[in-house]
Amino acid sequence: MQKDPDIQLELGTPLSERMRRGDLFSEHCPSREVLKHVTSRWGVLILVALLGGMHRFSDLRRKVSGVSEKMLAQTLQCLEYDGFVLRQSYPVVPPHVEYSLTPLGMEVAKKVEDLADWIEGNFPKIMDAQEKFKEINEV
Amino acid sequence: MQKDPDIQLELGTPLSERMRRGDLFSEHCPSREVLKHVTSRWGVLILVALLGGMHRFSDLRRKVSGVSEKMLAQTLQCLEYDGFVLRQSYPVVPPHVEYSLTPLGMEVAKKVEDLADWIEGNFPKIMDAQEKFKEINEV
DNA sequence: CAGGATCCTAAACGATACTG
DNA sequence: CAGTATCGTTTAGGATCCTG
Repeated sequence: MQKDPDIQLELGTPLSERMRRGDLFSEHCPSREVLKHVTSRWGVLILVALLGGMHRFSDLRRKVSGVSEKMLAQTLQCLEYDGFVLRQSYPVVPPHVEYSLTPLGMEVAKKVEDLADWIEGNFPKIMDAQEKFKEINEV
Repeated sequence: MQKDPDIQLELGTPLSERMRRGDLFSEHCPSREVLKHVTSRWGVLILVALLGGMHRFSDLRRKVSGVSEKMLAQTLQCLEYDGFVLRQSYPVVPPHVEYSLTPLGMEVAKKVEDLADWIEGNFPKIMDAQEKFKEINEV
């Protein structure tokens, strides 16, 4: 679902292989792809943003500061492809498209938010550790 | 703590700015860096692997299949820098180095594992969604 | 064994311009 | 407005060789 040559759906991979789940550690585990989408630089932010409810394209662009149009579109497509995001476009002019989380998307998004919150909440501790590390290794 | 020119510690960034947390959405939010380490391709796998207890370098290399020596070393250093991983080296020959999670690391690792487990557990649903998507958009 | 140094490729990413 | 297309840059990542 991606014209960009880099993103491959691994459609060529035989189903038997793609079904071989159960071990994230094994190379070519198909869940790794989904994990990649979800934990990607912008995937995380977009999922958390959408937990706040429906957003239009430009809303997201503004909320997730730093994201380019290209990456926003691309990440949204990955998340839609995985069934996490619902895209509703209204045939009006100028175009009007609404993005929201599917029930499935809500669940992952919450997990992701959980992680993000933990990091933000423990950031002082982390910074302390970083400072210690720098002292010891005199970086 | 990384000689690789790409990984910058942003030491030049004023502390006042680095302390401005509370909003992951804002560009240059310092937590984004930590999030990047944790959610990186190999960071996720390594953290989950270490939940299983102490590992030596080559143990990890074998367990996390597909990781190169370079990336394993680099990711471990990032995680150690953030205070998530403890590195203990014994001055023997041949070298003997043990990696384990710090208490702080245990906490993130659990969050990460939670997410990974969710994805593995819901992978059938996700694949269904993907198939539907392909039908509709005739990919 | 545990990596560091070096070199290189491929993929991710960003900026800009353009379109229905 | 919501993208796509194109292009150029940067970064991630891998392969190989080397060392204490």
